[in-house]
Amino acid sequence: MAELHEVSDVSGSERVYRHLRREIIEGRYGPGERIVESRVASSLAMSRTPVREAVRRLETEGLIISTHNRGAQVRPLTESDVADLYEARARLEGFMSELAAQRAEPDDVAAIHDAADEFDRVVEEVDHGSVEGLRAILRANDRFHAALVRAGRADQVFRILATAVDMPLVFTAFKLYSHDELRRSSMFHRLIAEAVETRQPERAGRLMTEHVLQGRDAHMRRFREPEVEPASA
Amino acid sequence: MAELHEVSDVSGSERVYRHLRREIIEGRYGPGERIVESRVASSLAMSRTPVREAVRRLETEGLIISTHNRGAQVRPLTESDVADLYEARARLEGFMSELAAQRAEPDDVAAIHDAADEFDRVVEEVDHGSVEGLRAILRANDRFHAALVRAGRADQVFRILATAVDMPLVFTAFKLYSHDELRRSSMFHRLIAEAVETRQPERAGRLMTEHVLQGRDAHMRRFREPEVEPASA
DNA sequence: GAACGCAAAATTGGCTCCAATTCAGCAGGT
DNA sequence: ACCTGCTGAATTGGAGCCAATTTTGCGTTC
Repeated sequence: MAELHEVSDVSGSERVYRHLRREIIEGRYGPGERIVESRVASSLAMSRTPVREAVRRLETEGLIISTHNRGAQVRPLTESDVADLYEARARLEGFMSELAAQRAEPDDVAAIHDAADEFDRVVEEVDHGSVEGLRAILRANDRFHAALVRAGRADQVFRILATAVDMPLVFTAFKLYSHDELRRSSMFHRLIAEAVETRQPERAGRLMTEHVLQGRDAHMRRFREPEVEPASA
Repeated sequence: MAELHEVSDVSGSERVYRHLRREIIEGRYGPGERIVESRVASSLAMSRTPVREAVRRLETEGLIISTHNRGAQVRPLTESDVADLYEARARLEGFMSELAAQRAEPDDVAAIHDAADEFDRVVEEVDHGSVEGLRAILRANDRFHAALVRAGRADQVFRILATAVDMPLVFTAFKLYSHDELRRSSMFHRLIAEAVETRQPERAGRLMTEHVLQGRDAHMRRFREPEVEPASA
């Protein structure tokens, strides 16, 4: 019998992978910082084998760079690396949106609208200045993009896109977003959903491209001003 | 698209990785075929450890798919998977060409022209009906694209692109190209090089996009007409 | 005769040990 | 004082072993 949800995939290697990835993305491993297999292994009470698999995986995903006999370290990204990555993502995700507008079934359209609604709800209800709040927002955002991808029926392209999405986050070290930026994102989500529903691929693609580039600008802006002001809420 | 550097990295895991990838891309492992670690290990006279690392790596690159406790198999791709992948590649590589046209230094331009010349030479001189000939052509083609990428100064995007390039090859099972198609490719290379040299990003991008889509069409055409083999075991 | 269930074989996931390589600190020579 | 070379510690890459899970084949039952 096939499980519908892969929730039970708690293999050791998978656990280490998720742990390390989160640690890196949320900035607890700084860029360039070395990752010692034995330390990670003992900190999670496992042997080195699953750790090595996770490290290799992160390496081919690009989050980590490792040299022969010399270990692994968090890949340091330059500002222009990140900007380029965002633009690549914009093109890929624009393409995905075109596909979605061409191929979406009624169920898909409903799922996309649901996800857009959910994102909006989360943005309004959650404290986006806290780490847990930010996590919830990112989750809702992922859900929207996942719904779109599913509608586009292009899983292979999505796999590629995933690494383009994750990598810049290393650089961000889990920065926060302003309420305005989030509401703008929500608006774009709605417009994209609308374009998909009315089967206008070109517009869906253009909106998504613009949405991602807005994200890039916000991201780079935040990078230039190291200070964060969660004064509200 | 392989990495051209790292010549001295002959670690066992790397050897297995290259071996397996070639076996898959050249079709000696059929789509969906199971990959048994112990068999690969003994066939290369090594332990399972490096084999496992290679398998994991190929898995995250998307060439193979593996399920918990149930092993790995060559990822089966549908015709539409391949078409989508090509289109994604077209957008990404179009972007790369734009970057190249914006950022290329004189050395880069020279390298791109050299690679285009070399490709042309190989296409004319080599027997493109043989497996070795095809390998030589693919190598020259890689060289052109690598030169372009280097000029664009966007290594991270290139890393992503690589998986979009390799994956469809699994499906091809190492098909052959007609002389006409190859000469058309060569022409596009030259036009792209020209656009880069004269700093016309938009045209460079458009040409590259078209070039890749031509490749897609040739690829899909070949897929539909089951090919005649060049009489070799 | 087909479906079910059980047991043996095959295979994977993980652990531990070992050799090879790199890194760090210290001593000695200039 | 500074550079060089050496030795010991830390770390990685690989091998072999074992437990857990899946697969396969056969016999039993309805």
